[in-house]
Amino acid sequence: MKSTGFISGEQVHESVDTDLSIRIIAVRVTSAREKQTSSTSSGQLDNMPVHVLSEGAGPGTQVPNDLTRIPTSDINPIINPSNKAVQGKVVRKGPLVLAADNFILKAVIQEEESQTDTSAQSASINVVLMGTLAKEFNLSVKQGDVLMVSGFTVGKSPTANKDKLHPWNLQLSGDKACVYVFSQPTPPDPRSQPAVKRNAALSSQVSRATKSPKYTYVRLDDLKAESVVNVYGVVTFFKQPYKSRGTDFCSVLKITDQSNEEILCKIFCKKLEDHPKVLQVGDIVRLHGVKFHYFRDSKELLKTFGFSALTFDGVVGNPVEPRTSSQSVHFDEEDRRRVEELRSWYSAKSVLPAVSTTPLSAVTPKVYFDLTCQLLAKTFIDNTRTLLSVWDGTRCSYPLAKVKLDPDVTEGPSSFCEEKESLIANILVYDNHSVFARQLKPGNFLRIYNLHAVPGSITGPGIISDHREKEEHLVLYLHGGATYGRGMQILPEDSSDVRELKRNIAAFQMDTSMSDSEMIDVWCTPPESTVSSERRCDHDVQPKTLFQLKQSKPSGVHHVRVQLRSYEPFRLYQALKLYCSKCKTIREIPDEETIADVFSKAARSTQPHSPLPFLVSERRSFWKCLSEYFFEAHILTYFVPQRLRELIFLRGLTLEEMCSMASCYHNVIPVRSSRGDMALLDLFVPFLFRGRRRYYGCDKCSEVRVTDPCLEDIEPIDEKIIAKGLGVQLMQFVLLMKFELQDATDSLDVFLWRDAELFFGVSAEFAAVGQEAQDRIGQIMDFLCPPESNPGERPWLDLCLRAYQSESNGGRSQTCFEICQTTFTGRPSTD
DNA sequence: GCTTAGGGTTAG
Repeated sequence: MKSTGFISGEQVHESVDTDLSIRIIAVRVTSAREKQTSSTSSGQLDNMPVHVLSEGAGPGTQVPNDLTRIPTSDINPIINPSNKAVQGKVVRKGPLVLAADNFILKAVIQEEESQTDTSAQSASINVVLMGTLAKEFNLSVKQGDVLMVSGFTVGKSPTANKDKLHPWNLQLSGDKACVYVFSQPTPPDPRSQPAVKRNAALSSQVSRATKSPKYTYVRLDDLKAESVVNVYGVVTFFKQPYKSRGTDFCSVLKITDQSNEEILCKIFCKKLEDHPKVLQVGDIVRLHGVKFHYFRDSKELLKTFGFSALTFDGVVGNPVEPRTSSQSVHFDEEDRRRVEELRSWYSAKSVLPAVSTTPLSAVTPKVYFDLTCQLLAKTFIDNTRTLLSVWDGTRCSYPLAKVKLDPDVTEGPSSFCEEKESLIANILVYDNHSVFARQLKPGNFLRIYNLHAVPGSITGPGIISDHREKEEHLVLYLHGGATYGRGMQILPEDSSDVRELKRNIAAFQMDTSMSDSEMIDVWCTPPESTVSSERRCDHDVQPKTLFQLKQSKPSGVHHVRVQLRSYEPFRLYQALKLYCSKCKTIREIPDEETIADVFSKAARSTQPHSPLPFLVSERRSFWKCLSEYFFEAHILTYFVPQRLRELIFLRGLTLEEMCSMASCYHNVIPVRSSRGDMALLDLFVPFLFRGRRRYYGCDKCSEVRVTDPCLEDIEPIDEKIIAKGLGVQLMQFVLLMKFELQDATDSLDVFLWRDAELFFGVSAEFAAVGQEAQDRIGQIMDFLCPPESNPGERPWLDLCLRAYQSESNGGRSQTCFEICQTTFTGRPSTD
């Protein structure tokens, strides 16, 4: 059944969801069962190249007896590999690649600690699978699985120098090659659970692991030399990625976890975006594919083959959103739990709060500090120096060095109003940082690490020092190099630090006479071309930031330019409601099952009722709709027997039959017997069907009377006329949604309902029955709030908001906002 | 393909 209406949508959605999950499980179950059967019942393994052995069973079962297991350290090209097998855990599974008409898949397996000397480089070995085996492997094996391979040949590993793994690899192709998989995920932290409980934990892990790849993470005190692992940790020190003398960027982090081990991680990646996006000490990183080893007796983790990184804010209570440039990230509830555990562990442990940047107001001479700020202007001085003019909305208690900027070599304004000028700090950035500064644009939000506040003055070409008393002023330096994590970073627009910074700046703006335009021009106004809605009102009010709006005890109308951060309900059919304009009540549309139930009960009641004089009772064959189904209908016909002028009162039909009739006859009114009289059904269900449209009455405001509504002279007959004739207070269809808006300064929940039709350009009534209208709303919401998008990159909206007072549950009055007189204008994406 | 760096202040 295709989803045809918001009303029936819930049911449809659920059945789709259910079907989907059953299908996924069914495929898994079937394939697992088939494989188990084939590997156990015949006594001999069939010719399937990848065998999944019973899940949770220990390694060593169901593998042919004639295979001899050998340690990876024994692998070399001289051994005779026939009847030999190698066992290990899959620590990396590469993609299935089609090369020269043949499928290839590379994986790395690692021997488990009990079976080998893990300090050897040879503990992890590359496995190269070809042909059907590669395809089978891709489908049946996931990272973390333990497997045994046989029928391999030994080749030279071309990547041994790079990945520091086993110098030889195992090549699997042809009839003899075989992979036995022991699907055996490891619990997240085995030591936290008593051994006897492991089986139970394992079985739940197995059931979850069937849905998505599962990674295992090693605690930092449990690392084995030369092992390639995945780890979680809290960052205790970091250097921003910087250009190494080699070919890559290098970033250095020190991480810790509940074991209190502190380990240095070195990450070399050519692309900046592949580095962990650490913003401050206390951030949490998840590193995949790092190799543990010792360097001069110190423990180190080194980026290796299969490396990837996620970074999380470390503040307890903040949203757990991974920072990454990767398009496909495996991130599940267990990851969320790990992040939250590390956050609370670290916050309980550390004396200082995780946030460590210093506002300008707290800067004193000679200190080194980190600063979160906004770049206002950038001045090129010479090959080694760039001057950055920044602010953070606070005033330094020591006088800052002032300069006059040469407009010819300055990007951004070269002068500012006096109020603003008094907050601006000028920073000299040197060498590598001066090179980095080339990419900065005025307006960028920056975090600058290890700034140095030094008494003095600023001189140089393009700069005119603005004062004589050198020693009394502070100059901020970002010295060259990367020691102490020195460097800077552009902060993402939607980060909590940037929001806070913007609030500080906005608060300063409100306290002074600074014009809105000067401020907003820098950091609030997105390009005109990205604005996707238009105000249709004629209010003459200046746009405000959300922060200003919330501060100002608002009433009346306000204009804002905002982005959509989230919305409710996510399932759009739930946005459709019924509204009574008389008693102002909004109620839910009952679901299809509930309506059908009311009709079935009414249909089963067979009590007769006295005939109503204005109705012609007929026994008709409604063959068109119910295929030769004879039943009594009570028909009120005006003038000539013309279908459109008939009201058909039907008793004893199920909802399905009623819909079928309504598809052929206009104005179908369901009725029942009530104490010997004909009456309408409960007003909870539709009182009128007109084609696919259903109409509801307000049970509080209706005074129902089944009499002749006297519609002879009325043209055309519509639902309003019929409702009036029956004494029914007609309810309107309305769309009711809650939008969470955001701008540079804050976020705000607002409602969209009375003007929702204007906003979406569709009628709610049409949306109740028309797929087209629903699709349009869905497309608009997807356009404004794409499911996978970064909130900062979403389209902007010019909105007119009306503030009003509403009583909360506790009886207290609260300010609410409603979007009004605004139309969506952006073009929904059609691809 | 291999190296890079391997935390621990510029000296403007």
